[in-house]
Amino acid sequence: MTGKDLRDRIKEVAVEHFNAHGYHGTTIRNIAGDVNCSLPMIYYYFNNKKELFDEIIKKEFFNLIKRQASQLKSDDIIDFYTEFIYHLNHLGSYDKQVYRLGIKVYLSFDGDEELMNLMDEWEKSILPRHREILKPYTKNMINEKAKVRTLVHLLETLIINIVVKNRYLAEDEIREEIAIVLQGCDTKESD
Amino acid sequence: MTGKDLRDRIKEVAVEHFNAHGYHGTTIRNIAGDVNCSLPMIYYYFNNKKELFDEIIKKEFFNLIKRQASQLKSDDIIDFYTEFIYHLNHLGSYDKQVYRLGIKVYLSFDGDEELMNLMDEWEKSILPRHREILKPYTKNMINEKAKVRTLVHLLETLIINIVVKNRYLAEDEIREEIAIVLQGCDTKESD
DNA sequence: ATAGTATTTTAACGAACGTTAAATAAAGGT
DNA sequence: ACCTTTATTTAACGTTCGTTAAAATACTAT
Repeated sequence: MTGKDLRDRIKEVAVEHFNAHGYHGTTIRNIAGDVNCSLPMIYYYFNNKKELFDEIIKKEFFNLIKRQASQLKSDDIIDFYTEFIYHLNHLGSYDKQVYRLGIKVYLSFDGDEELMNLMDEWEKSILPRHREILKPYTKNMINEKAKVRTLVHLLETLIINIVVKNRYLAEDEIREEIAIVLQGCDTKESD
Repeated sequence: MTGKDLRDRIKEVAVEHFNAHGYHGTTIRNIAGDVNCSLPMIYYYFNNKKELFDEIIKKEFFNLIKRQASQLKSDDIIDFYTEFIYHLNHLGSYDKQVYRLGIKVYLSFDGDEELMNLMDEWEKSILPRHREILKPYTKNMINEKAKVRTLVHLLETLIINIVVKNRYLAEDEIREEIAIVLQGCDTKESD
């Protein structure tokens, strides 16, 4: 196992442990044990426990979010959001755990103030982004703002169900729920 | 401070600490420090750390849930759910933190397998209960199941926003979102 | 006053924690 | 072959953790 490989392997195992036992419940010794390396190797590649945790959130989680956001294309808005949620079912185990850990920090169930501030900033961008996406489909709607808000709220629960509670949500179920919230909108872009 | 008072005070402080730092991040010494009693007093009233945590979930959380569920009456279904969510804003600090801790366990972000099983059982009762509540209003609807599911999902996010993220949600905002999901239902019970 | 019970504290136990110093081994270029 | 840099380990440090034994104090009924 060459240098960078071991570094990645440590991060991989760390994600599992932070996920299963939280920041304080995770010990460097247990990580080293599962990686099958000696304890100070963790300190060879990471300055300390906190920086290992931080890197997972700052790099892995936010990369995952960006990757995921720039992936989809569909001109039917219900299809768009259905795929957006449905494909979470098939995320790899590592990505899913990184996502789960991010949500844990997002809900301020773990991590420190610095990470929380990052999450707050990110959260502020969510509603405007979806308003922009939905703009062509919500023309002339009186309750456009509430609709977008409700959709974002629904998406959040669906994400939590798949990623945090580790449930499988069928595509039709997802589509049904999104359609209920989006009913009254145009489904295809109008010009 | 008489006996039972101190016991309650310990539990109160414990709720704060478990909430702020999680199970593993909380230390008996810190709790005793904030309670202003000596460390072994915690062990005089509770067998150990785990039983202190367990009692908070098993007694305080589930009592709160029951109390909350048996409180509301309204013949307009949108009013009913709006009040149900809105009044969470005004929960006392202790109740809110107990609720938050319960959700943390519910999402398996804390606690052990035994508590998770309790939460799973409780979760299974949620959907049927709301189907029962909504029955008079969803007669003859083809997508009744999906509607109830969507509503429950929306409620979950609203609860998380108020209780976990500690946001204040205005009554109109809540009503708007519930109305969007429930549109198409009768709002008053039909006979 | 006294005996007995309930409450509270001081002091300490062993274990596990995050972290580091120092030594060793492996790899690569010259 | 030798030197330099990189990778890895052994062993230990000081601290904090959950927990308990034993002693001290306060309360209550006789």
